[in-house]
Amino acid sequence: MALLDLLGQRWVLRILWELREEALTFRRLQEACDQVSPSVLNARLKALREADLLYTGEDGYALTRQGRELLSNFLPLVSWADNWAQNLKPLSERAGEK
Amino acid sequence: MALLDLLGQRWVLRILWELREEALTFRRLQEACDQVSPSVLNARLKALREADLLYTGEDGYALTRQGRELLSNFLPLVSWADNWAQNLKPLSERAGEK
DNA sequence: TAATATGCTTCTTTTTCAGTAGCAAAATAG
DNA sequence: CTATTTTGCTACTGAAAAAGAAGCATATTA
Repeated sequence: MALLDLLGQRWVLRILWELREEALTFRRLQEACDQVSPSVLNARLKALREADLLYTGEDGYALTRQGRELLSNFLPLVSWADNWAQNLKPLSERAGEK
Repeated sequence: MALLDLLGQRWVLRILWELREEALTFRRLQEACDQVSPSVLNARLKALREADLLYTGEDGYALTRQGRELLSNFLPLVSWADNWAQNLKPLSERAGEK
């Protein structure tokens, strides 16, 4: 439940996602997240650091072992989401039609 | 990415989670989610309905097949989260000590 | 030494959420 | 059939959070 609350915060999932492959500096992470405002980004980074999901390393922010473990649970979702998005699109397109 | 944005909204994960086992009426769902305000709940339900993750059935709101599929990806996280929370607690407790 | 990049803080405006009240329709009770 | 309750939901107000822009201090590069 604590996990749900954490992950439910805006940008949290996205931040973890953007770090899935490589460490990113504050500003690069900001770019990756659609230019999220620095105040919010910093707040999230703090929370995620305290949750031991990421840390500040040499080349920026990177996932901890726990962060990587958590994210690995989302990887199966990637292919699922592709399918989901495709099946979904017709629905929203249909909505705007005659 | 669209999925991340959807799931990153407040209460969305929680709502899906609360429906993991049984359908719930609007008001029961509201109770389950710490009395989330009805306006927000309704907004989220609408989004989730459009995303074809839940639908309005006989006995309230229930997950669609896709919703169930999505959630099944989170189930492994439950046991992981237990561990995570336990390893985490000492850290935050330590923070308040001498 | 000057210029640039970095991590962040501060401030103001805009958006979102919480919290409460209550309505219309359906189900239940008397 | 009427009265009461329950249900899904809307509307409104105040509070909290996020967006957006500016800029500062430190570290690195040129």
